[in-house]
Amino acid sequence: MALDHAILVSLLEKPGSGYELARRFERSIGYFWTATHQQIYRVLGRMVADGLLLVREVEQQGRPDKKEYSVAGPGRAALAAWLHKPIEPESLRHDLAVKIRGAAFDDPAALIDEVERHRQAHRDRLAHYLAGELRDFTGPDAPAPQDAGQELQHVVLRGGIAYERMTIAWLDDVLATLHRLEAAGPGA
Amino acid sequence: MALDHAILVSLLEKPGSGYELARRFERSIGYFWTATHQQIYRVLGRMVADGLLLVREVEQQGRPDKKEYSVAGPGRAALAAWLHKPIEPESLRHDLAVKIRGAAFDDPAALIDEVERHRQAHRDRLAHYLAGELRDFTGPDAPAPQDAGQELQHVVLRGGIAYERMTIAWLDDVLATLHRLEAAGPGA
DNA sequence: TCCTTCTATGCAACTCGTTGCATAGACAAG
DNA sequence: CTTGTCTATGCAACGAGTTGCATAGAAGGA
Repeated sequence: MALDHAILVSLLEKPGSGYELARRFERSIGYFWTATHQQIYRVLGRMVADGLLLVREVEQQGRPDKKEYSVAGPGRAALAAWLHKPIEPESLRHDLAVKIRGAAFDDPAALIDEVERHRQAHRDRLAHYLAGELRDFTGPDAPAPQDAGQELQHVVLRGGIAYERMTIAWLDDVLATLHRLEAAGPGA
Repeated sequence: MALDHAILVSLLEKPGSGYELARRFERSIGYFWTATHQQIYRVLGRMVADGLLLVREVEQQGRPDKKEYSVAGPGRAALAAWLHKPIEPESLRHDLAVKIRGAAFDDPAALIDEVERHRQAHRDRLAHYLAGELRDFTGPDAPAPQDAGQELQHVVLRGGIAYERMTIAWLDDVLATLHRLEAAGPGA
């Protein structure tokens, strides 16, 4: 249950509501983990019941009240325990790769539009990451690196950037292959 | 339910038993999709019930009998339908990245061993992929590329190779960052 | 003979994750 | 004053995926 741990990390970086967490999971944390708001609310409830988190009702002006969550002592201990326990290297789940191999039993050229769409999505994500890097780490207005947290956030972001660049290059390779197969003749 | 489609592709490439599929999912198909044997058996049963697959009892010598599955007409149609339907670009689930950000609230240097272990696992996987590429595609004994299926399998494998290379380089970056933080002094 | 390993299949229980739906306060535009 | 959008929270149902357990044939070694 790594979502628990992702929530603990995010709340240690900054306490917030379920709604705010859901938005973070679309952004920075979402570089390497995704979660819907329903899932987040459910897990938050369970973690409070288990004593890992604290809740505080916060009245707001101009918007509905919210519940602000923060990490309790046992939550921090649970995170530390997880950090010291080895985990398995993750394995990929890449639908598009399944499609590419499946295309051998259909029309490979019909996949070109789909692959180009994915390529564009990865280009957009890369641009978004690079803008975030400039804003938070390498740009003129970025805060000077002072604490370990910032260094670590940056190296994770660099991982996201490297992943997107690699994926775009691979999709170019895929497109070249599909075009070659198309030129060689459908049904060859 | 992309496991269904991964199974259809694998069985179109070559019919086989649940056990054989489980082993393929630890190898070639497993480059981009994973599944345990329990999940595979369950899905196979459902797909036969839905008329997507055919089963055939096969008696064997020197080992227990098996059930060989192959793709039925409706299965092929279902795969074609999925191939023509756009899918969402996938998002990552990277536990190690969560740990790296979480290390800011613990001892970053304590993560070094774990990261090195992952790096080694990725080096092993890369070596395995490269050996497979040499054997099946680029080596002197590899069959000449004749059909689209081989080209497509190769481009997917190249994706796996690119992913492992990128990951190893990133983990080197992570290790350098962790060492730098360690040198800067614990608790800085 | 017993133990282990490999092949081969499967059930049951559980947790994780997704989808659809529902509610509600605050504000802005038409 | 209705509609739409953004903030904010949540339930219910379902499907996907994991974990633990169980069985059994065949082979080889201690």
